[in-house]
Amino acid sequence: MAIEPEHAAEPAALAYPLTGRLAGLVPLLPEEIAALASLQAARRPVARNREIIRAGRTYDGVFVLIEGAAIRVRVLRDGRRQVLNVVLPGDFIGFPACFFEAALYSITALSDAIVSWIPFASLFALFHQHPRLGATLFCSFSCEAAMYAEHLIDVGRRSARERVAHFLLELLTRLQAIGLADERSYRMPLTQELIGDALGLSVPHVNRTLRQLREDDLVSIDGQIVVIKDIEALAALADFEKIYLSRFRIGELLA
Amino acid sequence: MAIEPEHAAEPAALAYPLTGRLAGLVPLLPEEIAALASLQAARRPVARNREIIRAGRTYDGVFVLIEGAAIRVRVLRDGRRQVLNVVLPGDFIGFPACFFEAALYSITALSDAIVSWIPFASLFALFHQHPRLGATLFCSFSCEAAMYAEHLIDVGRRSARERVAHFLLELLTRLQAIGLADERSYRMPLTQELIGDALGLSVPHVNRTLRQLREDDLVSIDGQIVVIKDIEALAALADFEKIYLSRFRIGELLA
DNA sequence: CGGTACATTGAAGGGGCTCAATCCACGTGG
DNA sequence: CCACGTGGATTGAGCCCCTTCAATGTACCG
Repeated sequence: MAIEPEHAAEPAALAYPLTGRLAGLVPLLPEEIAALASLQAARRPVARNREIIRAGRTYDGVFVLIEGAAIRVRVLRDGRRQVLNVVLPGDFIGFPACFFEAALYSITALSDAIVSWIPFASLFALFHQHPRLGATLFCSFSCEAAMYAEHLIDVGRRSARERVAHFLLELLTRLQAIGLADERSYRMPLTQELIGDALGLSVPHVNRTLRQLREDDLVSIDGQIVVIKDIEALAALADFEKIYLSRFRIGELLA
Repeated sequence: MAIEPEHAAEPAALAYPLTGRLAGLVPLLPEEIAALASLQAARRPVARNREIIRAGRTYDGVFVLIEGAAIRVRVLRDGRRQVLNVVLPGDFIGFPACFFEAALYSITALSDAIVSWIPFASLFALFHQHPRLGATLFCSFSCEAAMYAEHLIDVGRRSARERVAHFLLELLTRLQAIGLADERSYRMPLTQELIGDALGLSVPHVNRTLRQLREDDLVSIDGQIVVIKDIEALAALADFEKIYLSRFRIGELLA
């Protein structure tokens, strides 16, 4: 996913997406910013469709996604696939993989991407030397857990329309938070097949559902560009509450 | 859920389930054990069906479940319910709730239970004074994230039979790890209605599916007592790999 | 002994799947 | 420059898994 000019954020956040992410939660001290910047220093490109983490292998550290997009995937024996979540710039890659003898899931780049490698020892040192950052990272993981939970509600208890609507809105909100979406539109990093694998739907049904949303004038889709035409209505349909993606109080807890 | 004599573990693990949990991951130092014990000191009973965490409220700390069982639940506006996970002794209650202005989900006790309260400040201090414990807690959260992921696969891509089979095996494995299940049997803490809400199935279908598994001689169910009669076959059916509940290498990483 | 909570079973209907064909944009090589 | 291959989107027909609705059974409890 190339970054479109109209979707670009301030350069600083793009250069160090993890720093930008955490700075949105707590005011950071200069030395904390420096420590985070050095964590994101060692960079490596990953080509589209390549695995960043391969299920079954052992890892002694984690990655931070700097640029691009990726998905965490589990493939069952008979070929059924489940997309567990979508990884965007500033997200960690490799939790919980690094704690297991064998990584449980693969992480695949959806586009040409850039990651930075963080050995576990560095991360542990960061927690030791900058406990506030450790707590803030913890908070940011909690947000990830909340996304899993919301995803579970999607797949467990919502209709296809509601699932797709919720998915589109979650992506909008997350991309906005990192400056990769404007008020109502963004580039969809997943194909319909992957959307289906994320939401537990078949490709034809994802397609039909998207068409319905288009016919109801709730969204418009042209190629990869998604425009949410009626955010209120779509949010009502999906029972979407963006609080699980914001409204943190880690700053208050650390004060 | 009363603890049956034949299901009881060593007293120490039952008295301080969190300590037992972490000691299973890393050898603990005496001062670390003491720190954990003091965390689990302030106890409070919770009656069956009472909420331990109420969605919408604000919390300045977390709980550890000492005894009993609980579920994390989200109720949609129209009454549909999703059970997000099952909380067993030694598990934290209140992540990620304490990081949000308003708790996202309710936690309800399934049986008379005992919890211990940990103010966020104490937890933060623990991370600061015992970084190894912090890392180990982190590892234990990663296991929780893996359970969410596996739950997502259940609901997204597995048939009713596979879901129920997987659910039964996960519960067996988790209860064994804390000494509340023997080789092949345990007390089911959930009603069929709640199993349905966990797996995205209707009550009648949960019932029929359980009957099928019984007819195929894979399990036997008498009241709340579940006996897995053929673990191999059930695991094959469910594509169940218990590695996501064990096989941690945090000890190695901290060495 | 009536009430409540939970398990069980049946009948009918629907939401989403499977299978299959078609279309379209794009890149690549002859 | 066009033929061809490929990845992805789109649409239709038939069917099945699971839901909904409803009734019944059963254990426990005040």
